[in-house]
Amino acid sequence: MPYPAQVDRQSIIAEAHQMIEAEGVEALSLAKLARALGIKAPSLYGHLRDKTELLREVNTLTVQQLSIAVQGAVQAAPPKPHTRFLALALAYRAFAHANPRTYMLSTTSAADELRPPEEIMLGVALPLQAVIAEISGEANSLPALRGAYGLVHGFVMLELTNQLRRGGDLETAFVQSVEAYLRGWEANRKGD
Amino acid sequence: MPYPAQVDRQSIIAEAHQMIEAEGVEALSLAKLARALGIKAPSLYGHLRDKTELLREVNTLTVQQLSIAVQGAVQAAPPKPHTRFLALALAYRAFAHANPRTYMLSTTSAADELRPPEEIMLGVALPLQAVIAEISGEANSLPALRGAYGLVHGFVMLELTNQLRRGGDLETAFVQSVEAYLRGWEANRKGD
DNA sequence: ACCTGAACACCGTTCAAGT
DNA sequence: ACCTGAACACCGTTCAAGT
Repeated sequence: MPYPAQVDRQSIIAEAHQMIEAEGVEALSLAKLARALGIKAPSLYGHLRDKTELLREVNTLTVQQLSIAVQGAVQAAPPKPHTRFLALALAYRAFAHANPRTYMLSTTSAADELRPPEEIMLGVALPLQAVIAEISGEANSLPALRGAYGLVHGFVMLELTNQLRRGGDLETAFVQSVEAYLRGWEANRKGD
Repeated sequence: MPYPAQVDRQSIIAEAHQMIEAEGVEALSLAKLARALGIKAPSLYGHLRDKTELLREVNTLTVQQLSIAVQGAVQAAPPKPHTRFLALALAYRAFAHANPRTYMLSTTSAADELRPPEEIMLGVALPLQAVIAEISGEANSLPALRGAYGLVHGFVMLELTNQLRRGGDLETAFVQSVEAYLRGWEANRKGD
């Protein structure tokens, strides 16, 4: 007997993403997710292999949205490489602040099976690398990108985990630090 | 009737720390931990309030050890601020690589009740700030520390979560990036 | 004074049965 | 074709009972 589907894979993933952002991963059980979708927990297994696959898909969705945010900023960004990179970094930071729990989840999943596919992650990294190459020079673009990525991601993580509690404006500190980093690579370039 | 204690708080925490480093937090159950200690799960509740307190104590232990590693590097470090900071950053990175799972756990716990007490965390931050102040100038030492902390922590996190997979020597990229960052603050200092 | 067995509510997951 | 109830092994936690 044909039975009309009450949910589909996409809506399950979107609902899980939203619930995680609202209450944290620890609070997400499959029973709770199913209830929010109007079904029972075992029904989820018709759409997804297991909870690991669900979380991987949620992470993929998060990184896709981050990628869109960063690439959107590329359009509006000023032409000068230095200010251009800063604009991308600020867009990245703004996304992380707007989606703290799903951002953290997507980046701190050490297990390989929780990480989104490589191509999705390159959607974030490649726009950044294109700009940084103009600052560091092509030859240094990979290490320069890695440091920049580390700086931006690390600073944001410290903010999101509430580890910067000694006062002062954090956006200013972020901007100053990114600028210092870029200046450092620029200075190095003149040296060769 | 007096009953000789078979475990104490300290040994429980140390065993949990070791098991987490060996197999990850997800794999740590109280029953498993108790078994490794030769007791049963309910007995743990005589020594600890709950699993949250256990994990907070494990994180405290991790950060204490990190603090010792960083402060040990202060002793052996060269006097010149730039190379001195680099030595501390490399000691920090080496610790994280030697203790990847407990390091990640200690820094990514967003929930306040999982974070070690403030004083313990300052044991890591203050030695770094003392050195960075000589580079950025006292006035900028807090934002400069925050960026440096973000860069070091973020780079290491990207390594530990296996997100830097495009080849090339990661230690070299780390050193180059930290040096660029420091050069940037130095250049800025000359400007004022 | 410390440890344990039994019990509880919950978890992810499987599968035969329902529609 | 899709969903569900019942069941399983496991989880953190409580507590009365054991020594």
